Parts: sequence; C-alpha cells; structure tokens
Amino acid sequence: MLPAPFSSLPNSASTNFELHAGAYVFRLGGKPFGLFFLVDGEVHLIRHTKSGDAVPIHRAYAGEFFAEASLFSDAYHCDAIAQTHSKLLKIDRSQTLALMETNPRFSIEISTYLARQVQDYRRLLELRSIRSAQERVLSAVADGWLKGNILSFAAQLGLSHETVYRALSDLAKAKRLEKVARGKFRMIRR
Amino acid sequence: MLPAPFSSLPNSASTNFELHAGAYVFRLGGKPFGLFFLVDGEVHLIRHTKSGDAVPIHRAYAGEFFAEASLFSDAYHCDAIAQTHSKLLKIDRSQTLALMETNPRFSIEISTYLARQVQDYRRLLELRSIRSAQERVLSAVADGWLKGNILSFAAQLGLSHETVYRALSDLAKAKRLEKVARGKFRMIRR
DNA sequence: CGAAACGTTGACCGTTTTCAATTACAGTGG
DNA sequence: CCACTGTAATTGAAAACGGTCAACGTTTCG
Repeated sequence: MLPAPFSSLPNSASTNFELHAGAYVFRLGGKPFGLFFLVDGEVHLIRHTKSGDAVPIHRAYAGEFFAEASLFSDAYHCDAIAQTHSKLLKIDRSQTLALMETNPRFSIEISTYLARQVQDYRRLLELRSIRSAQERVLSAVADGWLKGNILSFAAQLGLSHETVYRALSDLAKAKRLEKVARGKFRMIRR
Repeated sequence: MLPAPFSSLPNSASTNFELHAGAYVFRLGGKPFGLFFLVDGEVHLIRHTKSGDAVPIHRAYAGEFFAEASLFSDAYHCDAIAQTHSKLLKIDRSQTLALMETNPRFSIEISTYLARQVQDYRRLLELRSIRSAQERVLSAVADGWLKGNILSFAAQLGLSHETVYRALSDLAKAKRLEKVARGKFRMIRR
C-alpha cells in the first residue's frame, strides 16, 4: 500500500524501481511522470548555475516524498540524481491529480505538504542570510540539516566545502559542537 | 467580488483595510487570521537573523496574494510590514479551509499557488548560489526582481546594498544593463 | 522647509574563495 | 586479502571579493 496521504490511490498508480548511485530519476526539461516516494537511499534535486556550480535545491532522504511541485508544472525544473543506491516509488501524476479532483481531504494534504516546503525554503533563506560562515553552519546543524556528505551540505548553505570544514572544526574546538567521527558532528546536548 | 480563485467565497469572508507605511500586517508568532490580497501598495514578509539583519523572505506587490502558507500552520512564521501605504483584503482562514473541503477545484488552485512559490524559492536559491555579485545581480534583474527599492532587493539577494549599487553601475558601464534613472535599471533589449 | 530615508561612491579590512597538497576511507578486481 | 582507484575529508597559504564604515548627494514626505 502507498504511504500516508496516498493510501486512497490504487496500487496500480505506483511503480517500484531502483537506481544506482549517480543515476538520474528525471532531468531538467523532461515531462513530469509524477512525484516520487523515496523508500530508501538519498536523492538530490539539483540545478546548475551558468558557471557550472551544482546547487542542491532539495535533498530527499528515506521516507520522504519529492517533486510534489511537478504535479503542477509542465516540465521538471531541475535534475534529480540518486546519490546512493536508492529504492523509489513512482506515483502517477494524472491519477494523483484526478484524486485531488474527487477527494478534497487529499488535496488539502497535498497543500499542507507544499506549504511546509515553502516554510522550509524560507528558513533556508534566512539561514543563507547569516553572514558569518561559522554561525550559518551552526544554525544549519541545529536545524538538523547536516545529513549526507558535507559537500552537498556546503552547497546547500552557499559556502565552499573548505569553509564548512573549517567552520565545523572551529565550532568543535570552541565546544559549540562535538565531533563524532570523520565528517560527523552533533549539537552538544545540554 | 473576490479576486481570481476566491470568487466562490462569500463577500463576508473578506475585509478591506488600509495600512500606512511601516505598519504591521501581522507579527511573528501571531495566530493566523488568514491570507491576504494586496490591492495596492507593497508588503514585505520579513524575518530577522539572530544578529539582527532583516531578511525579506517575500516581497508582495499590487495584485498578489501573500501568506497563503499560513493557512496550514498554527502561527505566522515572520513579520509582514507595509512598505508603502497599502490597500489590503484580509481573507478569512477558516472559511477558506472550509471551501477547500467542499470545492476540490479550489483546493487545486491553492496547491498550484503553493507549487509556484516552491519553484520561485528554488530559483532564488539558485540565484543566491551565484558567487559573483555582478552575475548574481544581473540574473536577478533578468528575472524581473528589481522592483521596489534597492535596499530590499539587496537583502533578498543576500548582498550588502553598497555591493549591489556597485554591481549595477559596473554592469551599466559594461553595457550589460542600462540605467534608466536614479536607482532604476533595465535589461538591454535586443 | 527640514528631517528622514534612499542612492552613490571611496577606502580599508577581513573573511571566504581558490588553488594545492595530503590523508583517510570505501569499493573493485586481481 | 591486498594493491588500486576514486571520492570525500582536511589543512595550508595567498588572493580576491564583498562587508563595513564613512561621507555626501538626492529625493520624498510630513
């Protein structure tokens, strides 16, 4: 059966599949098949600036949906790339839209999802407006955003990875964070 | 009658009011009354970083809705402040939610709104990942984001206003933009 | 008319970027 | 099981870019 708000969709509306690390789930400009549920693994939605830098517009982890916004647009606006071997559920776009037409409860769930995303982006914007690299990194860690590797974490914060490494080690030195392992840091519990 | 997707709401669901420049539409932490339609003027949704910098999370102009996301949360997550004398329409939250329950078409409209916002934020994130101030400013102008004053434009881009002034005048000097008037720039049409 | 806010430009300082090099892993195939 | 390869983590040093402070011109609005 489909996860949480999608339980009223027939099983035929979804397809299971797997991708190896580095494979594309979809590409910029492609016609949207629908949205996805990430059963296991890690998928990044990525855009590229003109100068070629990859910007992780969103990082999805096991148990999360992604590409909900594509339900309402004519083409994907970014690339989606599996970062590790990932198990996915593809959820059919037109059947989802049809369900929204008939089931208002479901529509509201979708809206709630999107509203939360808007709030998350606002928070990210706020984070990105913190000038000091150290404070920015600390706030991001406090928000639980240090998942996956530090390269993509740094890109999400709009800092070079070297700067993030330095900020993390300085924060650890100042005992504002604790280093758990190579590349793993944690807030200091109090 | 209410604008576009809200036409099926009774007139009693909305209230007209005006605010002078600097007045709050709502405040961080307040219970959401509903969303707003900006008939005329300019309203910014603003958050404040710990260090006190104001971050314009969203800038709303005449003819636009704002605070749609507050339909789905228990408190406002930012301040909303009129930047100029503004005419507003307050749209009742519970009546809007009730309409979503009964009118799936309307729910879909709301979702579409939110989805567009998500896309806009992704674009902004991409912009903010452009390292060079000059290129960042140019892209933002190309996207039509240079409205209102340059102070808030700069804050939205995550740059100091001085840097934005300099970038603009350098871009004009290099004929990549044209200066129309004090503080007004335009893409060079070709 | 005067004050306040915005626009503009200059100079200097500091942080982050960049380039570079080194170390630590994880996966791969012999 | 181990060398081999690629990618991520880490640290150093120098340069560059943007931030900050400061001053001044200009427009707006009460």
